[in-house]
Amino acid sequence: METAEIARRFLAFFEKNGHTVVPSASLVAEDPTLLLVNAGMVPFKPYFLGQRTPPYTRATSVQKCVRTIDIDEVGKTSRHASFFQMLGNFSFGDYFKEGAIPFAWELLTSSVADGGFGFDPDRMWVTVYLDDDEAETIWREKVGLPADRIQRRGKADNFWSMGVPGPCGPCSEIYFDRGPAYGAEGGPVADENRYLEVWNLVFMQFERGEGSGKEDYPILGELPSKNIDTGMGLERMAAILQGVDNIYETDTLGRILRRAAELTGVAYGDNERSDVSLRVVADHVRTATMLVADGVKPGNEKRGYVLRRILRRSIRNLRLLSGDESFHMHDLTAVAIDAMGDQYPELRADADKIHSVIDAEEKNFADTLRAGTALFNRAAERTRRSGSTEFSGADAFQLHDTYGFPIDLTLEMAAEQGLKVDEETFHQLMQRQREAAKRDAKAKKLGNADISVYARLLETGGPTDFLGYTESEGEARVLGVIVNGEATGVARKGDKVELVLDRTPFYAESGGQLADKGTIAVDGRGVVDVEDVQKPIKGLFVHRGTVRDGEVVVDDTVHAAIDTDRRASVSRSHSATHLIHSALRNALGPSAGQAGSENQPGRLRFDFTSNKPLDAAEIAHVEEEVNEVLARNIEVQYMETTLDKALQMGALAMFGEKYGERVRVVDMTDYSRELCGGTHVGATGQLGLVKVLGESSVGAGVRRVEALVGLDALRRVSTESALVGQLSEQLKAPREELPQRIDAMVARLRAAEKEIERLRAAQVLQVAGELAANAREIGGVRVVTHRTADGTTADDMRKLALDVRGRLGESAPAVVVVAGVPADRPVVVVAANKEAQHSGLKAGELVGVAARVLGGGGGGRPDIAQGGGSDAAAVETALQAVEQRVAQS
RNA sequence: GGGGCCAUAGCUCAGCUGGCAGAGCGCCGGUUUUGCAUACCGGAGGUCAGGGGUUCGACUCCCCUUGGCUCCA
Repeated sequence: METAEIARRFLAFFEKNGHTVVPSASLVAEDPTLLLVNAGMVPFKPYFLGQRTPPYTRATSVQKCVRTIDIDEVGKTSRHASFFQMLGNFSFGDYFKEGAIPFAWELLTSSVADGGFGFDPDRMWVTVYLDDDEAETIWREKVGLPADRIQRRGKADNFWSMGVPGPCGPCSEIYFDRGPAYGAEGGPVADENRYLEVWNLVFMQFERGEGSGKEDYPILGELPSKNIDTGMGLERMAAILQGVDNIYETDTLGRILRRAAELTGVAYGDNERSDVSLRVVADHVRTATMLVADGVKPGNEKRGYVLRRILRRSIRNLRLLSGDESFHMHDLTAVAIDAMGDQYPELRADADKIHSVIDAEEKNFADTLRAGTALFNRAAERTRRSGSTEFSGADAFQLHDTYGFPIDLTLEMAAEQGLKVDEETFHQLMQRQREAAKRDAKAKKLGNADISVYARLLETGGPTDFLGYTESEGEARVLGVIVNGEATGVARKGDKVELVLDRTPFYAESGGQLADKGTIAVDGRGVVDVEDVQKPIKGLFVHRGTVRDGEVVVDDTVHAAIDTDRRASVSRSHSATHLIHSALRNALGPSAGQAGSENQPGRLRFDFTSNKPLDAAEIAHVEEEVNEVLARNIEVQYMETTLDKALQMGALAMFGEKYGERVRVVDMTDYSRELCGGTHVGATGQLGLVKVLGESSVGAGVRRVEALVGLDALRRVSTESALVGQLSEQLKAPREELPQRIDAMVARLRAAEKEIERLRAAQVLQVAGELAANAREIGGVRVVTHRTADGTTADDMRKLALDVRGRLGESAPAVVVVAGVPADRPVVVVAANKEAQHSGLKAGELVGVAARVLGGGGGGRPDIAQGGGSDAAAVETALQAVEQRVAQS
């Protein structure tokens, strides 16, 4: 049975039994305590925790999950995968054990023809928690399972909690006996490899208290409303139903694995090591594809880093397999998209974007490896030169930590060169880094933002009603007053406060549009200046500001009014953003998708995906097209509809963005149509003018254009126009000829500078012959001292000294001292020939003698040295000092 | 969130404890006339990311800014 069919049957079975089918949530969890969704129940957590009321009492889903804790186990065992899908059915205060157990049994054991999975009842085993007699009774009496196939297990295996105070309870797990070939008799307690866990039923029965660890907490009592949460691993089920030994050989992962084998020329089953690599590649390519599809981009932190690690591990394993450095990710990603596309059609729709992200990372990693290889070779050479055969752990760590060069590659390359690696030191350094990061995270107490105070407000007061599409002010009731993260109920003059209202004209920052500013006033009692508005959780508007006067208390009736000038200006920016988006797509094709934006008053930023920079002509074209649309004065229309309908109408949605069921479409007739919750102008003519400032890079594959809108655009244009006018006047050239004129000037200037340089050098060197001819003899050393004309540069002095030294030859020791004052400080240069150096006259030392006289210091090599000081009057004395020094030797 | 590193010619990078800014490839010119990057000779090309500081002197040391790479959480 194919994976997609298993999922379909599961959902159909529970739908038939009164469950609402809930589509898989994005892997990017809404829950700020989680990086990625790692279990089937995550999207339902607020319901289980009582933070929100579920819109249904029975639900079922197939949830995408990513788990990276045992990423190192992937490929080595038959079950670990970084990406998997959880089938589950959920009950919120509806049925409990007496419902969940028979449902599971029926679906597993009813025949394939009847829509079930067709398991042989005689090969099924279950476990229940130590004292859960209730569950055992249901299994025996309602299901009819023999008592000898029901086993009891302790808290570690069969008791569930979320690790925090809240619901907890016993579990019952269902196992399938794969037969004697897979291990010992005796049920799951004896051998979990032979008896494979297929389904875990969690009974949320009790409330637990504060406590550390998995088993160390008190049970406070029974929950008033009991819930069911079950989980069946789709991949594992597929392996069983497809009669294969491990999940990598199922229909979906198997396709990627076979293609990887083909591409690298390695046969699966050849040897354990390459098999592990092939399984890692299959797993990781799929995980990466799913993550990218949900909008994750490779990066250096958080989810981006998880993705980067997964991608780099697969690329690394591909290189191990093929033994060369060819690129295979594109091909494999295509297979993954195809293999998963039946279940997740959006993969096919977004294939281009997924490819471009993964291909870019593959190239990026190839660069990292190339640079790292060069660094490794240098370090290895250093090691060998020092006579050691051990590559230091510090070097290995630096390669890894600073340059991203994988340790396994270091080990391998070191072995090739006959070097050992000090792995112990390496691991110590890794450990130290981990501890430092943890210590820091703890000290900052960050990472897990506390949103419970907002969740409670949303729970009691419901979502905020947004009036701002039509109103700029209105009456509202205060539902929450938060100071310093706590619901205090009151805020007084000077307090930084967060206010939650039942309805508001304030737009909260989202979709790139900045929040409104304005005031919230309590009649005759107080005023709050609103500086920012955010939605910390979906649907809840939080107004942040300062109490300017008086006080504000929960339940107050207030008058909320936004700064309408600011709003109008931000709206103009937002409308302009849509126009620029359309113009870019017209110019570059549909691959120029939006990757982020920011709409400030009078100014906007638009990020889009593109592999190459826009040239000046393309920018000009986009700008012109946008301004033409302004002149057409297109009316902006809005409609509210379902997500599906909007997409059918061709509205642009943002890649990787999450949308609710009801969406708002902003429409500028034939020119632009986008899903957007932001505010806009009434007609495009109100924008006045859009001036693109330029284009730049944000990161790999993402470009940014920035533009000014309205009066800000006009001001920019007019100041630049004035600037050009001024230049034209200064250069006495018509505007159009300015670039050529400047080019010509720069070229002439350069030529002139070179000519001056040449002439000056010639002039300086003119005296060289004469100086050499007049060299004096001091104690067997030929000595030339010379003071250059003021203004002679240090560089020219050096040239002169070297020239004169050359003319003096090597027949006898020779020392040349040149000093002068290039600007306001004296400089001295000393050159000594080989003979002089042999007899102990080193330029570096001689220059020191002169420089000290000048009130400074100096140094250099034995053959040529340079120094200087601050006393310009002492130049002659300095020259004499060197002569004396020579005479003494 | 906490670290490490990098920015030098069109590209890839060297440049040691401060003292002459370099190589390979590419480009231009010449000779050679070609077995898969033909060889040889010559040449052009630089605000050493930007700003400040220390110093007689900074590509080099220190600080700041900008951009990039990378590890850990």
